[in-house]
Amino acid sequence: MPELPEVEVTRRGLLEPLSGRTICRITWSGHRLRTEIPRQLLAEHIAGQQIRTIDRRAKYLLLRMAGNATLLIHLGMTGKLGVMAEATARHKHDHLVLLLDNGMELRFNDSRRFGAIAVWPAEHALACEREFSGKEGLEPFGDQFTPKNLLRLARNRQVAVKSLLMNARLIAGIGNIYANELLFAARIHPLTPAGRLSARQWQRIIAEARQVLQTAIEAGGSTIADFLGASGHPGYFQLQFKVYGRKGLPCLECGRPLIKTSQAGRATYHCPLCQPTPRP
DNA sequence: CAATATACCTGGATGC
DNA sequence: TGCATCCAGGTATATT
Repeated sequence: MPELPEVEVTRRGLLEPLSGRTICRITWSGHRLRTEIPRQLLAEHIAGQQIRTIDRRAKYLLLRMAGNATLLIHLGMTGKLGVMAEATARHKHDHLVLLLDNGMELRFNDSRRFGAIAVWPAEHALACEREFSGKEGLEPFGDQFTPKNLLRLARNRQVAVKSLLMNARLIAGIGNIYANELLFAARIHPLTPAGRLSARQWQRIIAEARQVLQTAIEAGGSTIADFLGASGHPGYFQLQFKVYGRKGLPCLECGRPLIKTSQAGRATYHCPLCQPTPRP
């Protein structure tokens, strides 16, 4: 389940095998993803281009071409990127395959097809970048991720703090797993109305968000997957979650059984003692 | 406008 | 064993 750490681990894993490579041929499965795969734009603006570097914004990977075009990739729920020899057998759900100039292929595999592919032609690079970035929320490691800005975003809002943290238009990269984990780390109940949090509590959320995300990145992301970097070692290792998926198990801090609820249609975990219900 | 519900997908787990 | 049902969650869109 790729959230910010998994996307960042993927970015770092792909940097070495892809930088400087030229894309020789592009093939696709014929299936659409969350959006239609822009075959025409891929053929016109990405095929034949050399990959300069890879950036990340929110949960998106941005493959920057030497000619200034950009290939945007979103992993959705089940998307995986891998680099392997052209001769390696294709897998079911390999939806986009980029043949590189060294005989390797970058393959995008996505069983549920919640992922997305977009192309920014070089001549529209600035406008596309601005429009895209304007729709995405604050980066948790960015200098705009401050108590002041979060107080402003949450002002007069009744929405639960967990929902606000997961709102990609407001805050980038935090999905259901890390929202649960960081709220436990900050000792804040997921249902707390966002507008009621103090600057001090937001400061705590910011600090714990960065800590949890950074730890996950260093652990290699939290999803067990078959992504292999060029080095050949597995890209992901399971993170030891403190609350996510631990319904009924003892809280690692106080021993109380953890509680699972459903909030806005999402599995939500918290400790009844460490994260007390906000008073009405 | 704010908040919630639903659609998009497949595969794995569970129930009968 | 087979078949139905539910659940997982990122994001866009619809509804209340």
